[in-house]
Amino acid sequence: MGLSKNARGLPIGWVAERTGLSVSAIRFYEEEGLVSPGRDRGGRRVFQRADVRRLSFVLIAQRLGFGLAEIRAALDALPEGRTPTRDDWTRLAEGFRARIDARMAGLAALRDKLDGCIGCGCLSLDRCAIYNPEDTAARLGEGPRYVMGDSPRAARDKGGQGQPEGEGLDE
Amino acid sequence: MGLSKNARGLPIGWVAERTGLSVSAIRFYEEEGLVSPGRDRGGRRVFQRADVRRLSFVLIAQRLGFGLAEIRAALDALPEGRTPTRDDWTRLAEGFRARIDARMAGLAALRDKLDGCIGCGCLSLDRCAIYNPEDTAARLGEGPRYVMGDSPRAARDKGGQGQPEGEGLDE
DNA sequence: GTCCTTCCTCAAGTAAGGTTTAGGTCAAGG
DNA sequence: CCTTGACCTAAACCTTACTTGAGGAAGGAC
Repeated sequence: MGLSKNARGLPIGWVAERTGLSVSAIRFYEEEGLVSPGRDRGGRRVFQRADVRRLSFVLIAQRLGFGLAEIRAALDALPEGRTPTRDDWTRLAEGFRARIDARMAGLAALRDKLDGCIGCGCLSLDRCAIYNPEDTAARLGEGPRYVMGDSPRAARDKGGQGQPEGEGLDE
Repeated sequence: MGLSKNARGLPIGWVAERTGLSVSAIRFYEEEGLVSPGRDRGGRRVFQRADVRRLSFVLIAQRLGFGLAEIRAALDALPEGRTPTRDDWTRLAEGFRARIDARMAGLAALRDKLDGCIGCGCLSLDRCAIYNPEDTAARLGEGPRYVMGDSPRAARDKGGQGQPEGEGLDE
């Protein structure tokens, strides 16, 4: 059976069990350029141990909250043609460490603001520190804002009479 | 023009400028049950100030990393038929505070493990603390795992000869 | 009466990250 | 020889959170 590690290479099913990835996910990752297994004469994918390590890295990085594009970029930084060394992985890990710190700082800032808001109950678009669009740093996702650099605040300032007057719960 | 707050209700365009949401997003949120504006005789949506506050809450909760389904659930907890009070919002905010704390704890755990891994370079599926599937608590997203409770470790244990022997970089 | 703006609905498109399905190939075992 | 199990491709489908486009109607301004 093709299930075992043979001669020079691992079949996709083995890699799938090994990594916990589904076979379809591994094929998808190949399409996305995250791994590049060889092929045998029958056209079947042949993986090396280095590929398994790349896939492990993908799983880990995903758990850290990174998208496939970012992960691919990180993997592309690995020297081509040679098996990545411990130092290569360590460099990647340090990069991720920095990103995690940034994420945590953003969350901490958000939490502190939320603490300020608890008991205030304002939820005012003018006054709420959480909503305040200035601190881009704390942004977690993209959200439904106008994408084309067309700030609603800017847009509002040109339209005349509508100028709203504060929106707290306290009114 | 329909741009201003009139008699008893705000038009969608005003709400859009006010909240920074796009008109299409607001209509989408209505479909999703996040707001339920009334209609005038012409069939146009008529929003109240309470709707604007609901939408503000949606924006804030999204920044905190919650999905629309979770946000709808939170909003559904608001008493029907009456304008939400400061206490209502405060309860919601406290719930979010707890979720943020959980997220931060997860990230902190992950960061500590990553620190342990920097310099080790193993990226071993057997040994890497980051990859270790036991600590479900730190999970950030869903990932490409087998969904049907079909653990790869469990599956591996039944298949005979393939039993892999450790996958570190150090081999 | 006609124009412009804002509004309406419904359908389809987008991006990410995969899964599912349909149809086909290859090597080993009985 | 024929079946079985693992593998292959291509394309369709899924979810979330929206946007975009087509085609149309209401209502104030001139």
